[in-house]
Amino acid sequence: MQVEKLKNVLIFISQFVDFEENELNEIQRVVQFVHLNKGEIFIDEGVIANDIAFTNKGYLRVYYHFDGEEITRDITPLNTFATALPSFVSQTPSYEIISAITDCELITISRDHMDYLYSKYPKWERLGRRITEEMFVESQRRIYSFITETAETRYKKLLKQYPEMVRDVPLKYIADYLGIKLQSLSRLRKTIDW
Amino acid sequence: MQVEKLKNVLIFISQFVDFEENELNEIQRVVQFVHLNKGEIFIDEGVIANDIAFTNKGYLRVYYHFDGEEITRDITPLNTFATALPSFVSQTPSYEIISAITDCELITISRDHMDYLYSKYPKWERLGRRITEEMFVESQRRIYSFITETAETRYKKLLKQYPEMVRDVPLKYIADYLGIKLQSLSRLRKTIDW
DNA sequence: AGCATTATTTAACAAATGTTAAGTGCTACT
DNA sequence: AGTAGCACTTAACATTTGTTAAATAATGCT
Repeated sequence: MQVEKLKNVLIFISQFVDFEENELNEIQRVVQFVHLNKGEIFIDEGVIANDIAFTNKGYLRVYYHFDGEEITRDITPLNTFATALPSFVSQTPSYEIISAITDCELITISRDHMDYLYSKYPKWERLGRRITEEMFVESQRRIYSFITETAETRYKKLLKQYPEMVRDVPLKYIADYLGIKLQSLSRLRKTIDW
Repeated sequence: MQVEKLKNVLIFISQFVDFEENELNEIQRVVQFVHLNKGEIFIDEGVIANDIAFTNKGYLRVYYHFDGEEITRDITPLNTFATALPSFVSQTPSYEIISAITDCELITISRDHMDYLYSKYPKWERLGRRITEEMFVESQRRIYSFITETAETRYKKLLKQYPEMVRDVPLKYIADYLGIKLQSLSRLRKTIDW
């Protein structure tokens, strides 16, 4: 049906595995196109994460409640997969919340469909493993950055890697992502104008 | 052969998938038992990571060179899998180094054997995916801790979760793991005696 | 346009962590 | 036993980040 809309996700997937025509058709049958308005929630606290999303457009944030405040742990770049993984894999209520920072277009697959694809296509299992590996490696990179870099360096690198993200996402979320307070980020921004 | 030595890894694996007798036999055929003395290197900088290790005994650390210094990103608890994943998955020279903090007994599997098992047993692929998922979730937990917790809280939690690790591993590595300097950890330890 | 809400900045002071430079104590080796 | 090298601590001072409390700027709504 809406093959054009699947372009990005297919490009992404093809980094990891090559699917046959019929396998691609099967993927098209199970995906859903979801539009979220800014502020809408994709996965809510206390709910079992039933879908995994590919961000075709817009930014999601992953956060949870801590001391009565919202702490943003992650902002998903364009063209990546996102879900509340602890909930999704163990099918327990999610403590993480995922919501739309900007208007979003998502391509989602349900857990049931994932399981079906996992069982039917070893390749799909491989895809899941490869994507998770990449997410893990990226996550390790971030841990390195917390250990070795100052907040300023982390900010500069984020700015360099995802300039549009920094432009489109409120600074309070960026600050959380960097592990500092909004005011500290603001102060730090003053000293680096380019 | 040395079934007893495989006990822990088999227990670990059985959390994720159930293997048949013949599949378990196959695993036994491909694993190697490796002993590392304190300080010995498992995966060196510039070398392509060819093995993945399960830590049957002892602690490994994952570190890399940064500004001429060694920065420890990870200390592997007992009974977990470890490798220089970026190198292992992409078969490129590793910037990460893995070495033995204490004398270690490892159970290793080569990349070739992994690929063989991945191709032959969809279950193995699933195991790989499930383990990677868990590693990713754990990694995300750590990012949360960098964002929301003070170094003191991180230290207390580590102490609670892995008391033997904190006892057996030099504080300089613990400090790195926590993302602070050795001296800061030392100062912080003074204020919390229990 | 006017108003409310949210986003961002600013500043003064406090707290946490880093830096530098010592020190002490422990361990291993010969 | 002596010594070299770690492991860990201590302390003074520097830097970074947090906290609190404002002010200003931008945005969206009616």
